[in-house]
Amino acid sequence: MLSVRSYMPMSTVFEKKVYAALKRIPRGKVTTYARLAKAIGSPNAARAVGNALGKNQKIGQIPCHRVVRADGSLGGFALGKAEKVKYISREGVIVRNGKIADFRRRLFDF
DNA sequence: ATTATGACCGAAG
DNA sequence: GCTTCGGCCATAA
Repeated sequence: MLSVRSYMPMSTVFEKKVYAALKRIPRGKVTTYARLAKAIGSPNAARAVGNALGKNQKIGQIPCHRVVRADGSLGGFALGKAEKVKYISREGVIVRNGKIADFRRRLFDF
């Protein structure tokens, strides 16, 4: 029998749920850590969602730049907020004074 | 099993 | 608008 003796980055079930939900968000739309948490059945795991996004992350494969804070401010990003703004702007979403413009209208309904 | 750590949130001052 | 605080939660050590 083969056994795994070396460590290799494995994504947890929770992380997979997060990514799966994330893939449903279309360009030009955004969601919040809390809303995403609810969408995957963990209504109070907003913080954990952020952690999940912060870990692994092969930018480009997963649109984690579409996840922002509940008040419309950007929230964190592995490569810095400046980069996050780039990715978001590229999709037509306007960021003004550190916040998503027309926030309500930009929110994706899971 | 216990502890520490965060890309969070809402309420309160 | 701001900051602080308490609460929440999945993970790693």
